[in-house]
Amino acid sequence: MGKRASAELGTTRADEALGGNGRDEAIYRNLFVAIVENHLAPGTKLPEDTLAETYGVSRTSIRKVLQRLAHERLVDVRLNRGAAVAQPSVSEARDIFSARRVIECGAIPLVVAKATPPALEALRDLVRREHAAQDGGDWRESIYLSGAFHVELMRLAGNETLTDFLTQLVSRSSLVIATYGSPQTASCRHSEHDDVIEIIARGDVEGATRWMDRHLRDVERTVVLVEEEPAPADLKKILEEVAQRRPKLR
Amino acid sequence: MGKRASAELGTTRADEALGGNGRDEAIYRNLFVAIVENHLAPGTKLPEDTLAETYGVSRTSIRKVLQRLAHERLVDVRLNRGAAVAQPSVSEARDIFSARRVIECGAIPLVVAKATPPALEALRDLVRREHAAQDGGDWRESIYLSGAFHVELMRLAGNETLTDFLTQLVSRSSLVIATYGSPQTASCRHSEHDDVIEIIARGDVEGATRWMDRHLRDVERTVVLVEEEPAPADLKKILEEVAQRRPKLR
DNA sequence: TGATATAAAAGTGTATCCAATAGATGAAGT
DNA sequence: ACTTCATCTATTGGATACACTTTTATATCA
Repeated sequence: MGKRASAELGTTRADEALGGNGRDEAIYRNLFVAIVENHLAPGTKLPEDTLAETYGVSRTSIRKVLQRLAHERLVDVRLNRGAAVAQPSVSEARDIFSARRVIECGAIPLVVAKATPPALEALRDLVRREHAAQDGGDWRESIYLSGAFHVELMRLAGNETLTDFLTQLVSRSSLVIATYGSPQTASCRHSEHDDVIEIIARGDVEGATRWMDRHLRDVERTVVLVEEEPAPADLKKILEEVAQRRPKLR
Repeated sequence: MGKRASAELGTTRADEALGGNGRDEAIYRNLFVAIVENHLAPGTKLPEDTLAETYGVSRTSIRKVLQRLAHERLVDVRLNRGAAVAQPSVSEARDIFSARRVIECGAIPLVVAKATPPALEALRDLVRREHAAQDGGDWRESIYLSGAFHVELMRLAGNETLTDFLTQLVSRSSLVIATYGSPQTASCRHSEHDDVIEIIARGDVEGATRWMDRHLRDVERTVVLVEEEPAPADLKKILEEVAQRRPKLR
């Protein structure tokens, strides 16, 4: 596992407001990383007993963690059916990227206004690590750092609330990529992160905004958002219609 | 209580993903409204036992609801100290309004693109109800509907994720207003909601964006965001410093 | 009287227990 | 062989019990 002390994707301000103790936090973090790095595929069931045994705690604690992940939309919890790694629908996926465009582009003026040379240097370092992971073929680390870059860039705006929102959107993006895209396509393309740092460094708000919009559309394009499959209820209806047109087989 | 079936502030998509049953949902909703409408002042303690008795359920259910409210930043939960209605700090308050400007202005193009005549008519109706509440002196209902207007406007964009984010921001805004502003100032001013509907109706993206930015700055200005009081630790230090300058009294 | 230490009370954190539900398995009937 | 119904099992939802922490109240001493 690579060091990532300076870019903890998913550690939001809510951690404090939520009053979680250290143990819950560790469990949460472990699950969070497992989901975001796609060790757990979308749809994977997360039975409370199993997790409780795994972490050596009671189901009570597990349920709290699952509730939190559910609220962040990383897991789906259905009544009396337990939790599973979320499978974003196509429209949800579109919403996520659309929301990212609104928020990340909209925050660019704030980022440019508050960016300092040392902060930008930290970002360059992050991109270096991203490239290293890419070159080393560690696509999990690569995708993680790619997301962390966006979050850290947003953090420059100095707005905790927006940073928290984006953290959620970025982690959900990982789920979208896991569901609808092949991992390598997603991580290869955008080694363009260097560019935006320099655009920001020279204070070009317009340019940075355009860059971000284009970049996010590119990322979205790397996943295949095919139309949603028809609801299973329709299946029966369709078969009945077909049966009516061809009353007897042959 | 006025009818508000067509504008349920705070009913987000997460309600389903969270797998809440009807009873929890009712408890959540009751607390949510109590906080947002300022029946419960910021800082009010929310003991689990009391709530459990109030709603006739066990602490287990109450805890789940409080966790959810904590995640939405409407209550603060501190380890071993229980939950209390959140008291947004000044910097938090600024973040909230800044985030609203980014999101609400950024979504205007989407809103304008998707706004249909019947949808706009529903918004006009909402504004009528807002005015009625204002004229009737029901400032709670008025402030509620004012928030609902922003959420319903956003809903036109057809992006569940953005709508959920804004729902949270709007309800937190109510807390900010409760903490730093006087209720009547906040509700009086913006009867301007009519204007933006017409701007949107004629497809003026630029104008609507400018309107929204100005409007949100106006709202923010109705609350007095004085600088945060120094941490209590500093108090001691300050007194010591003073004592050193004036070794003896008189 | 005021401060500090101690003890009681109140309230939260976690584990465990029981009830309720969904999904699976199997039997019976068509 | 396929459907339908009933039962059985695995898993979740909710309540209770107990341990631990914080806060309040009381008592002791300077």
